[in-house]
Amino acid sequence: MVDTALPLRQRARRPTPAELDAIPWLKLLDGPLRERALATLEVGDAQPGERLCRIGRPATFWFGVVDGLLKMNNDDSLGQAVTFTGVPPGGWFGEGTLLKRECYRYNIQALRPSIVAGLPIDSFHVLLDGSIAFNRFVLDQLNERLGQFIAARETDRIHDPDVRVARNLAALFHPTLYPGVGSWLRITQQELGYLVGLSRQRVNQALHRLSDAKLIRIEYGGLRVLDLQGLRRFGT
DNA sequence: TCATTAAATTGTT
DNA sequence: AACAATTTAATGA
Repeated sequence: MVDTALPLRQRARRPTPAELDAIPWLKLLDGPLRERALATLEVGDAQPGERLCRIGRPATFWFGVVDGLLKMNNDDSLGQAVTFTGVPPGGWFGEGTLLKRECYRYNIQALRPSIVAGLPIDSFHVLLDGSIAFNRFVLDQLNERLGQFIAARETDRIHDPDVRVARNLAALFHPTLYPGVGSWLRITQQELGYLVGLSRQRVNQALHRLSDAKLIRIEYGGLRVLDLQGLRRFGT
């Protein structure tokens, strides 16, 4: 397993226009603040299994997913590994840690080859200080994530694998947290298995149940959500 | 552009 | 876990 303490520093690129387009909050900025963001944004590639940040490291970046899929989990060196959530394109995380200027409290690792953007902590605070719209974005982000974690606590108590898959999928399609995810989510059944904590076979079985219920459509290399509300309610 | 091959992903036991 | 079937991606004419 590759451990890169400062992945974006070492292999940083300038973001391409297409990559910038995948950063939702950039559209909220203009003038000098936008210039500041553009000047300090970095992007880098992450390979599957690669850790972007680890528990205990000083928080230096606000991270966002441009393409690919990441997962957020606790430390697996002691006890059971618990995946908190997956982070699809358009998702940004670490703002709570940056606000308090603390160390990361979770690991982030890539589930498949991904493109990750990073905004340095200094720029993050400059944007917070100067832009109401940016504050609003971060506030919504925090609020929605809080709700998601509360929902995740309930989901973890559920032992029915079909329901767990449905709830996790609904979380991945969250429109506020992950505006980059359309109705089409590119995730393999293997990746979903890692995320939910089930075998690929069981995920396959669950997906077919959800497909039979007309909630999703299974496609090669991913799936399409037909009924997000139905996914949230599935099994209740 | 098309045919062939390799790789990835899904479906099933 | 293993295997077959299917889809996509890569290659070269």
